[in-house]
Amino acid sequence: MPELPEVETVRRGLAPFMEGRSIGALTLNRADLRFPLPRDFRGRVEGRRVRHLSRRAKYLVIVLEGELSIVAHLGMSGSFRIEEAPGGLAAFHHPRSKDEAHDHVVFAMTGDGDGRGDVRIIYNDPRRFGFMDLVETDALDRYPAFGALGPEPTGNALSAGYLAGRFRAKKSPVKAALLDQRVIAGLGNIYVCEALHRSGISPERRANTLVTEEGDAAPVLEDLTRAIRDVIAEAIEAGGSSLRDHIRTDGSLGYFQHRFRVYDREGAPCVTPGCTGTVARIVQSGRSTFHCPVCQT
DNA sequence: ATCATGACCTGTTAGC
DNA sequence: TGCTAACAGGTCATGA
Repeated sequence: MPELPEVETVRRGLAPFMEGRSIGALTLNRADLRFPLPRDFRGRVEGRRVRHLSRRAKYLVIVLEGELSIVAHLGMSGSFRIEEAPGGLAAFHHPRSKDEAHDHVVFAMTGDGDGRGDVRIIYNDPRRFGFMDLVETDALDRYPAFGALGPEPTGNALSAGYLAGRFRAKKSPVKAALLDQRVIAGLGNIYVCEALHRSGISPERRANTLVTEEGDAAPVLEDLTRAIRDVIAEAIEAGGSSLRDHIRTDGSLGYFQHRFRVYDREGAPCVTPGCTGTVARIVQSGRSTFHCPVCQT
C-alpha cells in the first residue's frame, strides 16, 4: 500500500520507539529482499543509537549516530510492527505464525533509560518488493534513487506553474504523468486516482492539455494542484489519527484504512455533489484506474 | 527521449 | 471444498 502518506505514518509511528534508543541487536531472517541486504548490515548498525527518522517521497530514512543512515522502502506489501516487552528483550518469545514467516528484519531497540521498556521493531514484507540500504549520511543527497525525484507534494515546490512546466511537452495520460516520481515524488495509484477525481479531470486526458498555449497552468491544473495537496494532507492526518489505535491493538504500521472516493469503488455511485455517474475501472499502463466518466473530463 | 510492457514475489479473492 | 485466474498500494529493465 505504501504511498507517501503511509510512509509518513510509519515514520511518525516508529519515531517514539526508535529515536534516542540504540539498535541493541539486528536480526536478518534472510539475505535479501528486493535487493541483497547491505554487506555487513548487522555489524555496521548494531550498537548505534538512532538519531532521527526522516522521509523522502516513499523512502524511510533512519539516521544513525556515526554518519550512517538506513534507507528503507516498503515496496507493495512492506509494514513495520512494534512489540513491547515490559520485562525487557528477554521476555520475548517466538510463536511462529503464518504471517511471521515474512518477518525479514528485526531491530531490537534497547531502552532509553527513561522508563520506557525495550522494544522490537519488525519489518514484514510478504512480496519482498521492499528493500533496505545503508548509506553515509552526508551522501544521502547523492543517493541514486533520490537524485531524480520530483518535489514533495506537501511543500511549496509543488505549484501549478511547476506542473505546467513538466506537463507542457507531455503527451502521456495525466494519470501516468502523476505516477512518474520524477514529476512529483510520493504519489501512487490510489492518490492519483483520488486527486484526479477531486479536480474533475479524466485520467486519460493528455497531460499537455492542462497547459495553455502560453505554457501557463490552465485553471483546471490549479484545481489539480490543490487536490493533490489536499488529498495527501488529509491522508497523512487520517494516518496520524489512526496511529494510536493501531499501535494499541497490534503494533502494526503501514496499512491504515482511509475512505476513498473512487479508488476500489467500481460500480458505486459517484460522490461528487449532483453527479449521476458510476465509478468505473479501466486499465492504464497495466494498472487499475478508478474514475467517474461523467464528472471527470 | 518518451512511453508502454513485463518482471519481480506472495497472498487474497472471485468464479467455476 | 478445491482449483484456477485475476489482482494487489511500487519500481526497474527492456524494447518499440
